[in-house]
Amino acid sequence: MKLRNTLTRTLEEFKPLEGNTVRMYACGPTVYDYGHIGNFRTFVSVDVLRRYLKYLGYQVRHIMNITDIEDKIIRGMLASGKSLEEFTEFYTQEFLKDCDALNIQRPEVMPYATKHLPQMIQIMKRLADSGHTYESEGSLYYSISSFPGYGKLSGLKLEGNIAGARVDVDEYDKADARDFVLWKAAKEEGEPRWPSPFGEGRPGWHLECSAMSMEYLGESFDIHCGGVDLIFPHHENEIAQSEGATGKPFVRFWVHTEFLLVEGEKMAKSKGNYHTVRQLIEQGNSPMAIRYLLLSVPYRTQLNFVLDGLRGAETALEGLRNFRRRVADFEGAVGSHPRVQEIVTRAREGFEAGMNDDLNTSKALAAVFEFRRDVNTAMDAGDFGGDDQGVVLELLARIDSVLGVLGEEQEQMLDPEIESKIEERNSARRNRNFDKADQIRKELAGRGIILEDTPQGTKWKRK
RNA sequence: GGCGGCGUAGCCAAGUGGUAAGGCAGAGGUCUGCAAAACCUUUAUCCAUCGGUUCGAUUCCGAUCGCCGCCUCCA
Repeated sequence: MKLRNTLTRTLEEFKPLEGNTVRMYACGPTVYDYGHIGNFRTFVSVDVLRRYLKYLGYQVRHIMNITDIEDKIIRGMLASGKSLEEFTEFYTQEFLKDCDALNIQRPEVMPYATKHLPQMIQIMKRLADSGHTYESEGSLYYSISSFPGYGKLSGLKLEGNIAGARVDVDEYDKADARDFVLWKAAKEEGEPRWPSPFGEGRPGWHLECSAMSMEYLGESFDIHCGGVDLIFPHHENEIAQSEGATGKPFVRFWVHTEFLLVEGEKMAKSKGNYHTVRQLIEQGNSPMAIRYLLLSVPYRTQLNFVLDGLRGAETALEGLRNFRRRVADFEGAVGSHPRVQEIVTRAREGFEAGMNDDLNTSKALAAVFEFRRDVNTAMDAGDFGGDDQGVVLELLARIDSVLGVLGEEQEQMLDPEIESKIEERNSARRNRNFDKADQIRKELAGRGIILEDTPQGTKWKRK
């Protein structure tokens, strides 16, 4: 598989550093509010990467942190009157509910920042010992001029024109406008605080991710994911901290998900185009359609989220589920047809070629839809046998182990009342009493039961 | 001001130096008592605009217009 690497700005063949295990880290949520679809575009894309690595046969050790201490959290906590833990735990659980709804697999470890103070202090000590830090008014800062590689990820140069634009940088007591805080001194009453060799305070945001990623993945690991907006300064600072402390390369592949637009515009609460996952679900959209839409565009390009597209996604998914059902319901002679074997091979290769190309999900999905069309055509032509059924279903399941959009096959529930209605209708049909038959069908439709007359008899499903 | 990305049919979009994947929507057809499902056909002489390079450009280069992002918290 090839992945585009933000660090090198090129497409590179991916192989794990050690053995068969991929060690990856993704920046998780800051838990002070419900997540919006922009957040979840990133989380879904990370999930697709994770699932595809597993599809390829790798073991995946995936860490996603929960940032549960940060300025916005403190503000929210104080406003809510809850304790820090009560406040953050609420939004953490809500976040996990949204993840479940979108069929996002749980990472192997989801560490909380506030549970990793010792690891953060350890990094600060190492940085202080090696001359990367300075103190000012009780806070500890990282001096970016002490790290020659600073800017290698974002491409921003130290002598950029940022400093001039910020005249009042002095109020931060930084030696350089882009120096960043490792440890913030506690100032106001009621602020959460922890003891440290640098005084009472709390960790800076960037430090959390360096500490937790290295705690669970080692000082050098394979992949680090996040949204493009985290490239600078967050990820740039993580590199400076981690490599400054260890002297080793921190991350091999940086994988960044592009932004999501809504109706062609940046999503913003003030624009009224701000959508949380739960809102969209409450408005009647299925979580799977949301997931499908979010992953249908390659993660490296901006995605224009359009509400009409959500309905289209719903229809597209229903089509794929109908296809699965049709194949699953096949009853015919055993045997396999070369034509189907070719179709299956071509579909698998097409899907993998798309995914191997930096997770080009658009290309991969095109292969899936061609798969559906070709199998349907073969079935219509009678070129399909009982042995083909399993092969087709197996590939479909394997593909969906990556996409995660089809869901479980709904068992045809036996409902005596519906069965008797169907029998009543079929009896009417045999007597060519179509008015009555249509009336029964209409009645069931009103209750959300869709009837389909097939050569194998009448089938029904819930809308 | 500095840096970067994008502009492909009604909508979402892939893609390539040799003549445009896929999905949704639309149209016609096969099947059906009618539907549904499924399948087939069809919908961009053209890829923002204008120049240039080339035998040939949507694809490379330049300019223009428009949109988006980073440079400050942010997926």
